[in-house]
Amino acid sequence: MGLQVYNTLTKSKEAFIPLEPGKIKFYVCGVTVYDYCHIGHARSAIVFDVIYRYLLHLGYETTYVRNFTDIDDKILRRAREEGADFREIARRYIQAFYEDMDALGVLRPTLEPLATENIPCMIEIIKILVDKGIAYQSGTDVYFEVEKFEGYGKLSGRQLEDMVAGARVEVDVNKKNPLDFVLWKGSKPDEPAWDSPWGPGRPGWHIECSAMGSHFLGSTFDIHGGGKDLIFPHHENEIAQSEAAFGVPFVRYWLHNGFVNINNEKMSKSLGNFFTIRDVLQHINAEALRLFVISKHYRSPVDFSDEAVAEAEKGLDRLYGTVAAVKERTSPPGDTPIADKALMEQDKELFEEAESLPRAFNEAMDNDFNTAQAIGYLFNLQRHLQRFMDRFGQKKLKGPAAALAVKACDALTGHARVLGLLCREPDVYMDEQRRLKIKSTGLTEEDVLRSIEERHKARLEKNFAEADRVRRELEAKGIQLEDTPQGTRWRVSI
RNA sequence: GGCGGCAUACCCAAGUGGUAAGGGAGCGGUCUGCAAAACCGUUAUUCAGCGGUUCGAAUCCGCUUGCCGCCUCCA
Repeated sequence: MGLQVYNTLTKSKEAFIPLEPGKIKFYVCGVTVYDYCHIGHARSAIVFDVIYRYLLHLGYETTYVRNFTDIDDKILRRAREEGADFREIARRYIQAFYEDMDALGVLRPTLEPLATENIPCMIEIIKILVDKGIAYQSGTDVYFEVEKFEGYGKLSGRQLEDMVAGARVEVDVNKKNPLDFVLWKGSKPDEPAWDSPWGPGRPGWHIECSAMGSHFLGSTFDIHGGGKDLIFPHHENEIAQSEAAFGVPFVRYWLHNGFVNINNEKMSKSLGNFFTIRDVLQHINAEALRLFVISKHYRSPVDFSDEAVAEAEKGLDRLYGTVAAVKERTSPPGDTPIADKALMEQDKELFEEAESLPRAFNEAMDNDFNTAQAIGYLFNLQRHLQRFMDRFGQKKLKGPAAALAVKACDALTGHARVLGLLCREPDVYMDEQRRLKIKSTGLTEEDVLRSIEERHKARLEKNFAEADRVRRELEAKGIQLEDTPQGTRWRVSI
């Protein structure tokens, strides 16, 4: 069947066929760097990160561009408030953005251009539009005249007349039509400015993506992504500018992710109901957040709460637990490969489950990136694998049994990683979890280890009453002990 | 006012015409000195409601109800 994607432009699922076989040109709208990113930005970043990873997994040579809007009214306002240079504000929040993205395990795109470094391309496009008579200068600004572009409204599915009739369009004396949008904005004396044929100024917001997209990916490219809220007016305007200027289709497939909600309402700056990524990661594991985000289809809204993420986290613990069990109880595979037949004789069902995962996984992902279904398959394999391991009690696995467990585990982690999950060693993950959560118990790692040692001594003396007292004492504080052949482990259970 | 989306078990969530994936929680069991984890079993004759199309519908069509989003900066 091949990859099918839902295209906002056609409002239907379509077979994905890249312009150039084997290669994909992929653009996602980045952030305006004037503040810390919130969970909504995290969702968008994670969703497109998974899409990027999957395209790479399919073997496409993918050029992924994500811009930074580093000149904009909000940045200037922030700079004014702080008495800082706008470049300083941008630099600070770009830095913060990278910290957040790295924490979330989001891969770096191929290119991350800055708006301020690509102003000549923007001026070029505006010039073309002015020369064609599609853009006009009014005062110190240059506007795009929406009525000169026939297809205006095709992405967002609205008619010009309907929008003009809408009550919320601001009237501006400089504009011929209230929906005309600014391409070039003349600067006030104290504002940063770039020279242009229309006088000193700065670019409008929409023009930067048109310019950087076409500059780095070509005048037509394959995929353009962003949040649903960018459909109108941002992406609608991008299409208008680019297609009016270049006379070719701008983007073949438009992908838009749904919002993050809080109590069933959109998370947004204006509503004030947002959480920043860095705040949330103080008490939530980044990988659990990722699993939470991608356990729902990317186009649907998702309701964020600590409880909901905690549920995802339990599942993630289980996946890592099985990976840990396989690592501990199998030796690295020997040089002599073991025949499939011998593996199958160990556990036909597990063997088949591991063998069929690649196909099932790809089928799910090919269906407009159905991560929820793909994750379902991962859990199925985990359960079969753990069941197989449990058959051996606490013993180490040898020969074909070990080989089968390793095979299944490799299939599990290999596919999880396409989703950006199970990317770390299980003990690193579990250690991270302990460190993250112990803060809420009021104890330190040393406290816990001391108690465990105490209990260990009691157990050696068969003083189980004392051992259980220590266990209950720790449990009351949220520390759960687990006795294993390798010793006593602990984790924070609240 | 215009445009669009959603409604599946206690909660989250796949499913897009062939007889309800998966996760969390609960209950029962196995294992364990006791636990925990894990595993096994169990929890929707039914998919907001009402009609229709069909041999067959959660899936298609119509209507009704409820919730949400966009039309303004916004992932």
